[in-house]
Order: sequence, then C-alpha cells, then structure tokens
Amino acid sequence: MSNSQQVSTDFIRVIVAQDREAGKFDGAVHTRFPPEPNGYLHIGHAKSICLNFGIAHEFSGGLCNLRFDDTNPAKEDVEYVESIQEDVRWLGFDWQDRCFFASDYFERLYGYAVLLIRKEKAYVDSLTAEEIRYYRGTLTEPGKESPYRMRSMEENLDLFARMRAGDCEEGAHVLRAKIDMASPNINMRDPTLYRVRRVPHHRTGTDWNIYPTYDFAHPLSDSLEGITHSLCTLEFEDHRPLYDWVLDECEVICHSRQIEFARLNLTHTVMSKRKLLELIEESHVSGWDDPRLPTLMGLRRRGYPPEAVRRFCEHVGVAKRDSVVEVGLLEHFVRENLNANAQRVMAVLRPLRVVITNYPEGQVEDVQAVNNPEDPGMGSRAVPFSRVLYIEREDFREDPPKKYFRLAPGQEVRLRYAYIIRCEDAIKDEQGEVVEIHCTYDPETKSGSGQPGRKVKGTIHWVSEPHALEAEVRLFDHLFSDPNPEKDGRDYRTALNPNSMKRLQGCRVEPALQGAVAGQRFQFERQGYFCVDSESTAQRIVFNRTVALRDSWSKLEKK
RNA sequence: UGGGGGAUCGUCUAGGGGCAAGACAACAGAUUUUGGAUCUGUGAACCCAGGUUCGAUUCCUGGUCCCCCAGCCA
Repeated sequence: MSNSQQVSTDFIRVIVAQDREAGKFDGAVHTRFPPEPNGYLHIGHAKSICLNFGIAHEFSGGLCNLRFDDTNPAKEDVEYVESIQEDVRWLGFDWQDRCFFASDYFERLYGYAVLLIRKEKAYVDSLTAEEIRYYRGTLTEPGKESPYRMRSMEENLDLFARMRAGDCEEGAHVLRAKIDMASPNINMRDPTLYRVRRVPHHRTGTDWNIYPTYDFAHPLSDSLEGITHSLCTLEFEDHRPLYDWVLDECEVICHSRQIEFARLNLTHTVMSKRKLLELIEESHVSGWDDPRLPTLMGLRRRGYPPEAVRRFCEHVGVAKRDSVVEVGLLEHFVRENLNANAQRVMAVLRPLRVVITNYPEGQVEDVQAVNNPEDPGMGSRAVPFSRVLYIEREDFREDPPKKYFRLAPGQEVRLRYAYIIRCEDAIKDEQGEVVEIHCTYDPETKSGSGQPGRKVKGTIHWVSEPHALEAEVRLFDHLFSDPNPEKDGRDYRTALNPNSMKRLQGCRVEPALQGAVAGQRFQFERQGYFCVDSESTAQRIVFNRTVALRDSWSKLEKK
C-alpha cells in the first residue's frame, strides 16, 4: 500500500510533521485506533483507521496501536473485539503486537484517581444522577457546587476504596474531578471520572465494581501507551480542555496531543450504530453483513476490495468541516480496482432463448475469450458455443428505439467472442410475450477471423444453453433513495429504497464459473462486478452485484 | 441569548495579498468485438457587508448560516 500515491497533506499530517521537526515527543509518531467494542465497524471507522495507521506508516518509525476502549461493561462484548480485529485486518492494517485494552490499565487508572483525590482534585459525590444534572446548570447558567464537594481527602479515599470493594450500589456515589462548576464549558463542571457498575466485564470479569469514564480513561490510556497524536472526531473538541487537565493533574510524562477531524458521512445511507441496529432489528436488512450496509462486513460481502476502500479514504481527505461524500466516489474506486483485477465472464441475468437456425444441430465449438483486456497476463479461456443460446432479454427489442445497437427483427449484432447473428423471427406465447428468437449466423464472422468491412454496432453477451450453469443473482441498489435520508429531520426509514435488493433466480452463467468460491470477484461483461456470496453452495451459486458498470446507454435512452 | 468548531465548483479536497488547483459527478467528442475501459475537450466555486491595500477569496472588523456540548455513553 501507500507507494507514493500523491502526498496528501491534510492539516493533521502537517501538525504531526511540525511536531516531529520541533522535536516534540522526541521525534516519535505514535497513533492509535480506539474503537469501543460495542458494535461493528463501518466505513466511517475505516477513515479513522486509514488516518491513524496511514500516518504511522508514513513517518519513519511511526507506530499505530489498536486499542479497545472497553470502559463500559454494560454495552461491550468480546464478540465485537473479534469482529473489529477481523475488519481492521481485512482493511489491510497490522497492529503487530500492540493490541491493547483500556481495561489493561484499570489498576493504574485507579492509582491516578487516588492521586487526584490526594491532590484534592477529585472527590466522591453522593448526589443522585438527577441531582448532578440539576447542579450542573445549563448552557447559559453556571452550575452549583455539590454539597459533597468539600469532603475530606481521607473520607474521599475511604469512600472510593469502598466503591471499588463493592460496598455500594450503582448510582450511590461517583468520583468527580474538582474543576469549576461555573465553567462555560460544561465538560469542565466537575466531570464524572468513575462510576459504580455491578456488571461483569468481558475481560476483567467481576474484579471491578467501578469503571472509569471515557474522559478519564482515554487521555491516560493514550499517555500510558506513549501515543503522541490522539486523533478523534469533532464532537470531542470541547473535551480537549478536560483531556489536557487530566494529563496535567496526573503529572504524566507523555502528554499526548488530541486533534479533531470531521467524521465521514456518505449519501444514500446512514452511519450511526443506533440506526444500523434498527435497520437490522426491524428486518429492513438481513444482518450486520447485509451487502447494502456501510459496515465493513457488509462492504466485504458486497465484494468491495479493501484496496478500493483505502483509496477512497485517502481521497476524501481529512478536514474539520462537516461534509457528506457522494457514495458515487466510493463506487468509482471500486470500479477502478475491479476493472484492473476482475476476471471477465459472461452471465445472462434475465435469459431469452435464441436458436441459431442455420447452426448444425448437436455441434459445439469452443471460442476463445479474453479473461481481462486490462491485463493480458490473466490469459484467456474457452467458452462453448452451440445452436441454442441465452441472451439478455433487454438485448432484444421488437420495436427498437433510435440508436439501439442490439437485436431486433432484421438487425444484426455480434455475439461476444463468437459470430455475427441476424434476428429472423421472434416467437411469442399466447400473451404476445416474446419467448424465443430465431437467428441465423454468418460462419465467416467468427471472432478473430478478421472480417474487414463487416462491422456491426453492437456486441452482446450470451451463454450456451446446454453448458450453462444456473445461478441466483442479487442486485443491490442504494439502501435509501434519497441522498440524505434524514433531510428535514424526518424519519430516515421513510426514505428506504423499496428496490434496494432484487433477487434474480434462474440466471444462466458461463461454465467457467463452476467451482467459484465465496468472495471471488468477476466482471459479468456489459453488466457489472459481481462476487460469490457467502450463502453460495456448489448446487446453487449465488452472486452479489458489487457495483454496476457505468451505463451510457441507459442515460441516452432516458433522454 | 454560554462555550467550542466550521463556511471554496453539484460533491469532496487543495491553495493563501497578484491567472482559484485536483478528484468524483455532468456534458461533448475520439476510440472500442464490453454502450465497459481509455483518451481529448467543455461548463462549474471563494457565505455577506464594510475596512486596510495599487490589488482581498486570503488580512482586519462586523454580520449571516451550519455543526457540536447540559450521560454515572463513547
């Protein structure tokens, strides 16, 4: 990766470079990706992963840790840590031996809390949650000091120890920083540092009855790991004074620098964990790996190459303004990657039977098909051709519009890699539906035979009936029809695209697809990129459409 | 009407007192045995108002609009 692809100098990279030049952190560059193991990763996380691991990779000696911010046992689970690791690896990043957990630091974090109490910079508050909220004041009014704020250091020490020991109920006490109840920054109005949680933790079990909050655990975890630049999203901007306060008051050696950037938003989708969960629970999608979701599991199942996701993340850049990136940009990088790498194959999604009336009955011949015109190294393959074929229904029109370069009565097309055929007749059923067409072929026009002067406007794909494999193909479209599903504060569900998935049964694909394994990617010529779905079996191959090919005909036809 | 951020083509991102750049998207053409790919070209932007200046998108002042914060979530 990152072989000199255009040096993007976003403001964070500029700061990191300046810090290194100024000799801060002894010239070290050490970042971290700090997910909370309470959900699955999505493409917004991919931006952060690429940023953090990318920066570490670009500066010599740079390192990036994977750190689970597991300070809230009520919401977290090992299931998530495993899937997060899998997703980060899939994206192509390696934390080597540096996978850490905030829970690894609980004992030391406790020590820092005790230090703050001894310095009279923290106290045990016994107000209820509602009372604390009331005492906090509002955005425009200062808060009031808790009556417990002046507890003696000894009493605080004792109470805090008893909180740890499990002597109290959830909610009975919390440890608070003693800062300034009148601060215009609400985060500085004596923020909570520790709360009682009588819930087993997925890593520390029942060792602890108290758990540190993000605001306390995060800066100290960064410091403990020697993180130089702690990159997070914009909503933490006004936590930065608190981040710095914690590190200052705890008198740590390494004072990490927090820098905030805008999170990634994409059109035609939603990104929040809550909404993704709702989509699943309400069965609008099948699960976290539904190919229509922006989760990394979903993108993977959809067939998006990790390289394309990385390229996308590099190209959207890093800045501080809120933005919504067009999903078309992501699709562009997917096509770019797949165009270069995917093997071409012919597949007929909506089959229409074609009989080549002048082709000898029972005869079969192989035609040579190029596997990837972008990469001759991928070679070619033999494709069987016979008297009866399938072509795409939409490649035949009884009444062709202008500039329709496909099959119509009396019109000619080339069958890709094979012969030029001419449509002689369309056979209909009682309803008047075309069920089969009869064509004649010109034996002089076999592909590669070089027939000067014999040009046709269109080339269509086909599959030989006796050799075809049957398959199911799932066509995906944007999950939401509106680019912004939450426009005007409406319920995003009202913008769901009812046609975001179409399942096509009875598709006919080239025999070369026999044995294709889950995850394998192909281009179905003239149609798009497809990958073998995880539900695929040897008996029934299932393909997912990753992304359609650009289609200038459909644009033309709309005019 | 407290505090913290932000405003550049349709979208994303650069630039920084002197021709506003790139990518995606759009459009037009060339080419093509994928209406794919490729190539060429075109159109498209500095939130507003004052000020400083020979010159302001950039600097200053004042506005406007947008986002975030009142969890014992992160």
